[in-house]
Amino acid sequence: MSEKVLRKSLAVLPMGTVMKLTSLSSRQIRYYDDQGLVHSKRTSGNRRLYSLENVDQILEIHNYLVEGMTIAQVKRVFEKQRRRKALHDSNQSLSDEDVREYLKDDILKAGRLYDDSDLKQQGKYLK
DNA sequence: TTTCTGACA
DNA sequence: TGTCAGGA
Repeated sequence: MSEKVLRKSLAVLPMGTVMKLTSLSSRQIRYYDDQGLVHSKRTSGNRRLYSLENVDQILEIHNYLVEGMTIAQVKRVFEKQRRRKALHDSNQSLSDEDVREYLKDDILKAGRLYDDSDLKQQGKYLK
């Protein structure tokens, strides 16, 4: 693992910092955390600590939710990403099922981009 | 002061 | 999701 990835994985950001970085409420961040969508660490005093990688994930989760996905669906998307990465890391060949999953992801992504512009037209985007 | 959990609206 | 309580 490169040093760069290592730094991004370092959990050193407290709740207040993540709130500013994501412009989300602590309530929302804790909710994603409780749902197991992000894996924060804890200090000896039970305070949550997040990494820059976590911040990216949180923003991604929120985008999915804004686009109308449910928590369960976001979980599935993350699961696929995890499997995809594990597959890449182990450098295995692709099974037919893997190929189908890839295609499914691409279709989902295409649909997401379409919905994106749709939402923008409706003025639903705050940023 | 900041963050935590649980609970209610 | 916002917000309040009560504690660390």
